[in-house]
Amino acid sequence: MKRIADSTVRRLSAYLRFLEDFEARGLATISSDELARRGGTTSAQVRKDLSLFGSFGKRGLGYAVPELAGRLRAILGLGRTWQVIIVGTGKIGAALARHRGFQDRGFQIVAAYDRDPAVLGTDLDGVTVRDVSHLEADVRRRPPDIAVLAVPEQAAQAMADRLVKCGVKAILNFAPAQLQVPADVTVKSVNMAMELEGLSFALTNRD
Amino acid sequence: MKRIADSTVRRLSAYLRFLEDFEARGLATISSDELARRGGTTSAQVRKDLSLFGSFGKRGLGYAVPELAGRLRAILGLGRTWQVIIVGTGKIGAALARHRGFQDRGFQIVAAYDRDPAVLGTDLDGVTVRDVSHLEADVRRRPPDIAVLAVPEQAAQAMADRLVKCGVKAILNFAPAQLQVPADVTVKSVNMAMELEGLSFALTNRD
DNA sequence: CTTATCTTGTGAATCAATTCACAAGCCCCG
DNA sequence: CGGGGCTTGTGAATTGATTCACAAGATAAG
Repeated sequence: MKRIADSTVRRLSAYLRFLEDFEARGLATISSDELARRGGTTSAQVRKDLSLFGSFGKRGLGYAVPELAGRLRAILGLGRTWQVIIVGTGKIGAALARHRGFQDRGFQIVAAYDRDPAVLGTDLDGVTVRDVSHLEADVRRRPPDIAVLAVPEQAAQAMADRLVKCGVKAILNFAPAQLQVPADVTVKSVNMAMELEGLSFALTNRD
Repeated sequence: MKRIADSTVRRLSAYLRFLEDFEARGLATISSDELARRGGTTSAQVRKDLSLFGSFGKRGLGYAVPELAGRLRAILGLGRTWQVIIVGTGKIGAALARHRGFQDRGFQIVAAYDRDPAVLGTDLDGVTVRDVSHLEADVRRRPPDIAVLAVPEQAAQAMADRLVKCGVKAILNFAPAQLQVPADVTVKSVNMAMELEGLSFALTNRD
């Protein structure tokens, strides 16, 4: 398949969210124009994005809401559940583990690890925090699809290396660090510090 | 000033982080090539990014680490402290309020709001959770620079409207929603759901 | 002082993403 | 069943970002 840009995938994800909203409100069809308005983009962009995967609309009418939602779920791989482990159960990691809404979209948290003896054994909504020394054995026995990395900055790269070494192919990184991983491993980073600095820049450099 | 792309600002933010690391290790100069390797980009990219703001390097030698770090701090607006309020003190909001590392980079949390009577009055590392009905009056009296929006998805747009109405010009949004705001308000979104779906897509569509 | 070696800063070229613009398809109404 | 009003899907054009490639400045050594 042709390489799909990251920005495209993000938009697809947004479209799906809007469609679910429209679906809940009982609308049967939607035009690229409405989808665009909701997503802060243009109708041409919406159509171009969708056309990368097929022709889902009806000319003169728009897109059937439930059908398009289904197509997008299939494209994004949301038709199944993904097993997720959380590494690092500090403030952020623990908040994530408890976060409803991952579960709801098919991301099932199956294990959580930390290094601090004080938190081992803590229950995070059904998942017990285990010592990170068990990580490799656990992962080899029941390989998770995705690892959420929520350890301190200084530990992030070393932990990423451990995850890669035992076969993890997808990492969601919350540490403000640029992780180096092999090409067959996908990393997405959520970097609050970077976003805040983006705001700081915008506030500083307004005309 | 010429419009600076979002992706550029993110890279500048990353470069600064690397420079701080190099500074701590006592290195005096650094080349665009090393900076690039660390940031997963190219040396031409690094030089292009920096050249948008001036000529900070020495040919044949590279960049003086402390000087460039200072320049980047100035460009990003990190030479001052920014007053931040947190709206919504659920799991994520509370974790953010307690998060060291914002404070450390000059983002000072001055207030936190919630709607749930059960959490009002709670202390989050020195900040007391107030009822969100006080928001407008508080903001008008002591306008914050940035508002962190960590309320549930359904409440996000309405709360963004309230923030905009009382003059907030920068919002860091944690709700998985595309906020509609006037052009003079800057919004950055941290969207974990979207990143997870990006991983799901990558895992689903590998060759 | 001259030469060899680096590394910057930047136009030009390339590559990628977005927008334009319009033929083609579909629905509805008379 | 034909015409008017919409909206898609998509090549072509445009805009934007990244990479190339090299002249020019800096240092160090002889």
